[in-house]
Amino acid sequence: MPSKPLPPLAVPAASRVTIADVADKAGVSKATVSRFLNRRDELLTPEIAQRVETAIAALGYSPSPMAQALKRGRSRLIGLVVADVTNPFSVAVLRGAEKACQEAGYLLMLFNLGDDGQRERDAIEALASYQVEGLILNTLGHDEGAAAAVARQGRPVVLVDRRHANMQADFVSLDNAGAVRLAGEHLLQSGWDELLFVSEPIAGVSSRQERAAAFRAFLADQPEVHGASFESAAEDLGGLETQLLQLRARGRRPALLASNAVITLRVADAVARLGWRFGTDLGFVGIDETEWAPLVGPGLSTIAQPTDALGRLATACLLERLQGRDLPPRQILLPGTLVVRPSSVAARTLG
Amino acid sequence: MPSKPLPPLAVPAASRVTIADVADKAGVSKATVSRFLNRRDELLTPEIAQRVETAIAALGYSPSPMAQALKRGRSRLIGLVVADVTNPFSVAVLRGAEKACQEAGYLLMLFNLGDDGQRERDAIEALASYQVEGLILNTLGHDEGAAAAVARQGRPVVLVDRRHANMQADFVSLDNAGAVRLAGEHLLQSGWDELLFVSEPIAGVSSRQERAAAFRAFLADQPEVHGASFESAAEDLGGLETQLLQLRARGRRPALLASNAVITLRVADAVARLGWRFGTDLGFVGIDETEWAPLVGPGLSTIAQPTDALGRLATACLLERLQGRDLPPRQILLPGTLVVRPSSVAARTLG
DNA sequence: TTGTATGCGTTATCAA
DNA sequence: TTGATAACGCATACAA
Repeated sequence: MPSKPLPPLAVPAASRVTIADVADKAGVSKATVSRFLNRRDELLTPEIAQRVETAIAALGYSPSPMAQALKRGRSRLIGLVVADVTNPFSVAVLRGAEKACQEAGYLLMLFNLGDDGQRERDAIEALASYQVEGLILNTLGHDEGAAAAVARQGRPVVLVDRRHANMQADFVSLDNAGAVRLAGEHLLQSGWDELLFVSEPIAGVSSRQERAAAFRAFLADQPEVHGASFESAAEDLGGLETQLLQLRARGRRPALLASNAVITLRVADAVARLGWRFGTDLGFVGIDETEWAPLVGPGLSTIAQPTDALGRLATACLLERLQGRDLPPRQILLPGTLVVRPSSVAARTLG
Repeated sequence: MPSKPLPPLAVPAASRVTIADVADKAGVSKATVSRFLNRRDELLTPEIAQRVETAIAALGYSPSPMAQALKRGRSRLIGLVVADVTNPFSVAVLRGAEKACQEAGYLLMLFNLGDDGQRERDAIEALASYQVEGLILNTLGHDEGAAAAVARQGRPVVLVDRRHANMQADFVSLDNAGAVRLAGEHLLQSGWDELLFVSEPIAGVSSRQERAAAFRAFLADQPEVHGASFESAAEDLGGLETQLLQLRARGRRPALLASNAVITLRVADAVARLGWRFGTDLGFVGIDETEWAPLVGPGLSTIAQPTDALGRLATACLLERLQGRDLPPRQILLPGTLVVRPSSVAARTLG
């Protein structure tokens, strides 16, 4: 047991040191202190500046962002609305965004929808009430009120990964078309000749739509290749198994393209239940790189998203707008990177 | 192309509707509106209350939390400092905490250390400057200034998963001793007889210390069982392989207990490189349940942490303190759940 | 170049 | 029971 007494659980809230305290200590007015803080370049007698500076240091003063926000309407806060924090992609983006915010002296306010798309509007309004200067949205955009809520706030917004209908905003995302093409071409080059694209139920989610459309376009360019698409619902695991059996019945060298990590998990589960092996019985590439991809079966090939860059760019976009730049809405599409592992390459070897 | 004009990217900040507007519209004073909002139970003429209520509804008024915070020092904000948002455990806790906060009408302010333990103090101070009412810390506690910073703020703190020396606070965590015992007993009962406990470098992290100590205690209770511990550093993957080879040389039925998901990943990688199979060449249980545990090798046995409950309880503790309750620091230890998969049970079958 | 006074949106203290 | 009015901590127009 340590013998020295520990501090109490909550001391009487060591009343904040304010700008007035600094002014007193320096023997100047509050206005002078404020000027020293905000417009240091301007008009300031060196001697006074010195006095203020030492007073600030002595008192350990730092201005209250809340009071500043109240006064000038800017809060150094950025709101982040995430459809589901459990989603590794969302977390990766969050991480990138958070880093960029910190570097720029902003703090992130988080609102997690917990996959309840109807609360989007609540989220935006809650965040807005704290005067967030801008919003990063990684959500479905299914809440009717959301777009209106954003517009009402009149604050810049960046959409990540998912577009919203009716919302005029910057958009940062993986180049979905390119990613699907990259995966498809790699599978064909590796000797697989019958493709199945599996997605979560599209349900109006733009990234899912884009990936599915990209797959169709890819097939259209390769008339000699057979291909099909399937939307796998979480409740219907049997459906996926049926699709896999049909796929293998159709082609000698069937391969699967998973549209994201959730589907990859589901497919890996089905493949295990069927007793198949990736890379021999079934070729595989999945969008989304994960730490476990190398460890499932013989190792799963993936398309890695530049998640960190996505988060950073989303923040950068927002900060640019906050600087006052009035540009037309931008789209930033970043390429995915193919990570080749045995799940996609064994076929040729065996062929 | 949609033909209807979209709203501009940023409208001139539809100046907030304030309590004064409501007062005007209702033909009462601001004070009355404020009273209606805050002490509805008290003294209020029904007719006036009605007028205020309709005015609020008509204007869509909601009070500014910033102004409220400035005035009463309470912000409805809770600060969450996380050592590393990439860590699934942290995210799971975050999720639980975020849910509980929302239910209680609080918003979460996030600060991610990005595994830079030295920034803990910055984090606490940044959060405190926004008047967060309390702090949830899932950090190393290696930053000397941190405890002092917290004490200075005089706000309640809850520690999750990792204790801090010198910090008087509630503590919410997995029952590490119980979890390790549960895993160890399960391995022995399944017929494995030579155990290796693998942890990340202890480095003063309390949860790692506790798990390692629990393993030693477990061994002490079972004199007939051989066992060893190993701290696996990220830079030294070869070291882990060496340990595995030695383990298998020592015992006929060797099993490994991984202290968390990071180690599980590392072990799975090493096992793959060695060409071993979980459940036959090596028994395995890892602390931390993950979505991919069923898919690695034959399926990995785990001890699932009640992450959601941890997050919720951490928040609940904080909220209780905020209610003004002045209790001695509490410890809440939640049991882990054994999830049995083939990695730990095949031995007996084969025996 | 510095100080005074006002207001940001609330709540709280006092009178009325 | 309600209404002025003064803070909360800060930034700024204006006066000095």
